[in-house]
Amino acid sequence: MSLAHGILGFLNYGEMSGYDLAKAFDSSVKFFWHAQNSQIYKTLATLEKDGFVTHRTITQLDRPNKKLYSITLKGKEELNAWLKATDFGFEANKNPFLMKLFFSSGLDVEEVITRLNNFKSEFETFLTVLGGGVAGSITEYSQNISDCSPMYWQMTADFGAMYAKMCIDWAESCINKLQEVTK
Amino acid sequence: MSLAHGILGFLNYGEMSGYDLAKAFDSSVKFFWHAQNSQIYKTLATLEKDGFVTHRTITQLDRPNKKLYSITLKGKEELNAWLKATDFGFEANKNPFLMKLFFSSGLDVEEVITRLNNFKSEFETFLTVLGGGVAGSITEYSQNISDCSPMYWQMTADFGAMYAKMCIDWAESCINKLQEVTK
DNA sequence: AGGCTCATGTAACCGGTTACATGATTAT
DNA sequence: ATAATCATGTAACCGGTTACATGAGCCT
Repeated sequence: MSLAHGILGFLNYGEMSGYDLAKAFDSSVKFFWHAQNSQIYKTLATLEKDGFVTHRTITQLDRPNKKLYSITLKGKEELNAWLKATDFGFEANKNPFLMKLFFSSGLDVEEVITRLNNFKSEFETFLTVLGGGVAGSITEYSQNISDCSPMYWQMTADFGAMYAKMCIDWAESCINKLQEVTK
Repeated sequence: MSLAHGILGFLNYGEMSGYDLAKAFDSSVKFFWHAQNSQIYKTLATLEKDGFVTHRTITQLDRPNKKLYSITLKGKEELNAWLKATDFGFEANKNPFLMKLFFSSGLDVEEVITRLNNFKSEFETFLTVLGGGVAGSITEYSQNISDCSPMYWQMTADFGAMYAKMCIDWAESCINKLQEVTK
């Protein structure tokens, strides 16, 4: 249960609907924790069943009704236990791109170079997105926050930027090596 | 099906048992694609059912009997199709450490610093493992290989090293920021 | 007219994890 | 003695993905 903790983390800032949560995930943690809306609704249901959240229904005239979820005391305890628990940074990394590269000897070198170029430009795009959308979200949400949350948000964004730059550098060095092979 | 493709990739080098595959995963791709032996055996069964691999049983006197799996023509086609298919580098990243950091405003700053230090030293350990075990595996396996596979293996190892260094740098910069806050 | 935003979900599936189970041989 | 190596799996579970389903209001 890890999306569950993310949801508790967001609800700890205040009431939110499933739709709000989907947007929040999308505009902030998406790049290190993507969540489908279907999964969010499902997880909210189990969180409620387990007593970590409750909801009240808001009837709206011009829009569909919505359910605003809030975190319970039990939920806050769970969130805190999770935050305090030690865990490992280097766990369970699955990188399909590296997996494929590892076995790429059967491909033409040109094909691998193309793949690496695509990889590189993906991260270049990501860097511009991060500089725009995510940075914007952080300043936007920061206005309603009195604690040091924005600092931690910024750290995760910094991680994203450093990771992207590292990937770009790595892809370039790989491309250079492969171009020497073809000579 | 992604472990399946990794298994096909390994079997493309030659016959292997489930046990061999588990060792191969462990000594090479583990850091970007961890695989449990239970999952390997299960996946081998479905791969065989689908006609991508076959096996022959080797009866051994001093050791348990074993099943040596080999890739079929259909399996090679599948492997090749997978290798040629375009995919995305920045997909489906789940980073529990960043997730927790994102919501860490409820923790004492000292606790977060400790967490970051743990994170950092994990990657320092990883760097030494990579310099030892993985580098050793690459040179070891390279002897039986005539194509350019070892170059690609090295590229994935390089990625691991660059990633680890990036993580260490990032963690240090975070720790510095947090130490200024406590002053 | 067409697409986006708001808003909620269900159903089937699947890849992967955790825990369990067995047992001989070999090296320290 | 004890632990590691070799060797194979099963069963239950669970988190997450894909695809599907609905529908009003608003903006261009």
